[in-house]
Amino acid sequence: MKTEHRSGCPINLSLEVFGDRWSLIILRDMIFGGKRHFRELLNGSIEGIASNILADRLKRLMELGMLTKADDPSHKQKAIYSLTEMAITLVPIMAHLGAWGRVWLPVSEELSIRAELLEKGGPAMWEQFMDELRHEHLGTPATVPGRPSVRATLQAGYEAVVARKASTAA
Amino acid sequence: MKTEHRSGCPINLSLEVFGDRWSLIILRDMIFGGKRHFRELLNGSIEGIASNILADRLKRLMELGMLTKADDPSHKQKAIYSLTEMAITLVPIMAHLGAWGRVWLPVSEELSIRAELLEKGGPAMWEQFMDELRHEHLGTPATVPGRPSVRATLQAGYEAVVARKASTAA
DNA sequence: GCAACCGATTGCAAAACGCAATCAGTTTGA
DNA sequence: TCAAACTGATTGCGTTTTGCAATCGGTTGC
Repeated sequence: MKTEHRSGCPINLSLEVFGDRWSLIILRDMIFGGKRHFRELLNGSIEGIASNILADRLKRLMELGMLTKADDPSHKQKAIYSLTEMAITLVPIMAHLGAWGRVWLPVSEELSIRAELLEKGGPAMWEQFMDELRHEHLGTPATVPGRPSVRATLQAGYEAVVARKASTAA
Repeated sequence: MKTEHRSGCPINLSLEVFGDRWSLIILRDMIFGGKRHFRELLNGSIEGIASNILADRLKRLMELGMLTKADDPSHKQKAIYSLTEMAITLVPIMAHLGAWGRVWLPVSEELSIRAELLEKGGPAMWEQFMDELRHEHLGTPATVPGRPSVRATLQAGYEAVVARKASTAA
C-alpha cells in the first residue's frame, strides 16, 4: 500500500481515499444496494462501471482497509466482499452527500427518494443502519430486532415512487 | 456546461461535481483558508496544485455554479473568487469528511486540529460559519457580531498547536 | 457435454494529469 | 523612468488514468 501523501490534512487524506469517480459509487451499491459480489456490482451499477475499473477499485479499497474479501462457501470461485467498520462509518457522509445533491443537482425522483428518507430519518436512522451493516458485514449480534430494516424501508420508498410513476404514466 | 450525467442518483451527481482530487481542496482553501485569489490558491496550497489544473478547476467550478468571479477594484488584473450558496452548504460535508479522516487516516496534528474543533462545535458552529461565509462572499448582513469568527477560532487552534510543537521540539 | 456464470485480465485509444516554461498586462519601487 | 515583481492564466509535452471491448481459465447447473 502506498504511504505517500500530499499532506496530513484530513480532508485531503479523505480525498486520496475516495476522491475519484468510482470508489464511492461502489461503496454506495454495497451499502444501500446490499451488493456483495463482483457481478452484482458490475451488472447492477446504473452508472455502468467497466470490469477493469471495478477490479482495480475493489483491490484498492481492500488495500485501504475499507473492504475485505472472503470465499463464498456456495461457489468455489465466488468471492464475497464485506464492508469494514471504516467503510460503514461513511453512512453519515453518504447521507449528507445525498442531501446536498438533492438540493443542488438535477436528481431524478426515484433515485433520490432514498436520500430523502435517510435525511429525514436523521442520525438515529443512520445509527440503526450502521448497526445493521455491522451485523451483515462484520457478524456482530443483531440489535433490537423487530423493527423493519433501514435498507428495506429505503427500498420500499423507492418502489413506491416507481409504482406511482408507472401508474400515472399509464 | 455539460449536461450529460451518468445517472440521476444524488451521490453520483455529487461525485460528478467534486469526485476528483482537487475540486474539494480548492473549496477547502477558500472556505477555511479564506483564499480569494488565484495566486493565493496556487502558492498557499500545501498539496501543491499546478497552475493549469487550478485554472481548469476554477473554470469548472464556476460553470457548475459553485464559484463566481469578479474584478478586484484594487488591481485591474486581479480577480476575486467568491463562494456561492451552493458551495457554502458544503460546510457540513467538510466537517463530516474531516471527522471521518481524523478517525481513520494518518492525519497530522496541526492540520487536523481545525477538523477537531469544527467537529466539537457541532451543527451550531457550522451554521455560524456558513453565515460568516455568506457575509464574506455574498454580502449578506452580518448576523450577531461580537463573538469571535469561526475561522479565527479554528486558526487560533491551529497556531496554538504549532506553537506548542515548536516549544517542545526546542 | 455444454452453455452460463465466476472474478478478473489484456489491449488499445482517448482523456486527464503533472510539471515547467512562458505569456501579456499591471503595479511597485528605486 | 524603467526594471523587477506580480497578476491570472496558457502552452507544450511526457506520463498516468480512464473507458471500452474482448478474452481468460476455472466452476456450476442442466
